[in-house]
Amino acid sequence: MTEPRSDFLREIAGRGFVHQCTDLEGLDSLARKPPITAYIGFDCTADSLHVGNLVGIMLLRWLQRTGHKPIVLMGGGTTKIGDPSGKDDVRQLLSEADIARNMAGIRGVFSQFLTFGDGPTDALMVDNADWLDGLNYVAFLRDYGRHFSVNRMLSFDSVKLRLEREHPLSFLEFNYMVLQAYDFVELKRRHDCILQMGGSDQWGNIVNGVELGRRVDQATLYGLTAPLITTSSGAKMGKSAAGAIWLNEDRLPAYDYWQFWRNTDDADVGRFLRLFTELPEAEVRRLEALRDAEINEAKKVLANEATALCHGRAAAEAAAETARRTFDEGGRGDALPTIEVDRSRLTEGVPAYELLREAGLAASNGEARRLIKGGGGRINDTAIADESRLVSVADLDPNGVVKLSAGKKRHALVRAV
RNA sequence: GGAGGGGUGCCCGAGUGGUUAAAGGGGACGGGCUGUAAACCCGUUGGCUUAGCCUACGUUGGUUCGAAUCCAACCCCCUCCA
Repeated sequence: MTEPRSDFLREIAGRGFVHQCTDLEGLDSLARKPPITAYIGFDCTADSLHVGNLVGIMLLRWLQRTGHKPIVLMGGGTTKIGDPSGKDDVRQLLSEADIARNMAGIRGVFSQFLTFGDGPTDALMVDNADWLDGLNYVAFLRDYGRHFSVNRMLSFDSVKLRLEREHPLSFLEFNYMVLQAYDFVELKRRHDCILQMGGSDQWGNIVNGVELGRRVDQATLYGLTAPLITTSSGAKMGKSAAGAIWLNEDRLPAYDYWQFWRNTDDADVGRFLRLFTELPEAEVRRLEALRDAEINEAKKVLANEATALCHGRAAAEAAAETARRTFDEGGRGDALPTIEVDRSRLTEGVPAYELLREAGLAASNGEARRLIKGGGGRINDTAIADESRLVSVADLDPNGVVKLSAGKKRHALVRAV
């Protein structure tokens, strides 16, 4: 199709959020008028979301910003089943308590990105356990199960890949797409929600929902997926030194979140600015055109904007300032991860490898020792020469702080108390 | 229930009695080069109180001076059959 005419689609299409859509023109004309309601489902498999979920969150944010109503669907019910999409192994079953805890952890980030309330374009949060938990098996099979063709289900990637690779797929998981399809129908009935969005791995699940809606309610529903975001080097995005890039501050400090974006590949800067910030196109163009060392400025803008969206402007500025002092001046900044250690231990002297481990810079003492042996361990920016080097009060600065580093990028402060 | 195949370190995957903490690859981490990038080169990659000890090849026992490798039982997965 040509240029979308609705604000919503024009914006997200221009920014690279659109991969597939069941009916782009139809959706476009709907989105030109009164608020439409759309949803994205989120699994409760961890107590925080991560950057992999950010595309969906930004989609909901743009939806709201362009005058429509977002619904955040918490998968309290479907998480009990486990989505086989994109996974080779049976997911471990989570207990209800785990799911409840995870859901509580996930809730918070949405208020950072969306405005909730009762107004026509205020965001809504619902939990599919509300309608899935009470389903009657036989009644459900008769009313909805008959609309699903197993022949067809076997052809969906989530199932097909498992079978082809001879990985196990239980009947439990096989049902996931049925329940997700039903979610869509339920949300249409309850909230007149007519659009489901998601990652490209959700295409099959989404299409099932659209079709189920048509079959049981003669409803016209729409589906839209975003591309799978990979880095230009091909890796699925979201992994880094410390592991997954979590959105919750207690899982990943804002400083590390900022660093993640700061370390974006050159080739990804423009794409990420469009997806993960709200900077206007002209500004993105200017930034992505920077070359060589100058593109670092663009990466700082990306880090600032992305961090501000997730953790607030103040946290973003603090992270930027700490990064400036740490990297540009070779000093230290307050936002570095900090651990506290009893002054008495330092009086006796604590092995450097032990402190590196305690500070989270190494997973075990052995790893810390290897780090030192390899020349990557530093105390106050001086390489540790001796593997059994002790850290003592003599290493403390006037404020009672010593800086530890693992390589050039990972730093932590140890404060004597 | 029957027949066959399979379960190895973060992942993939070699290894069929000792020199195997386990080839090779990927990933990750560190060093070099740089721009806190990519690519490339080098190193490391089970734990610990680290010239030593401990734990490890689905689980539990057994054979053996010695087992990831042989035997038995069990658990789990895949394929085909009933």
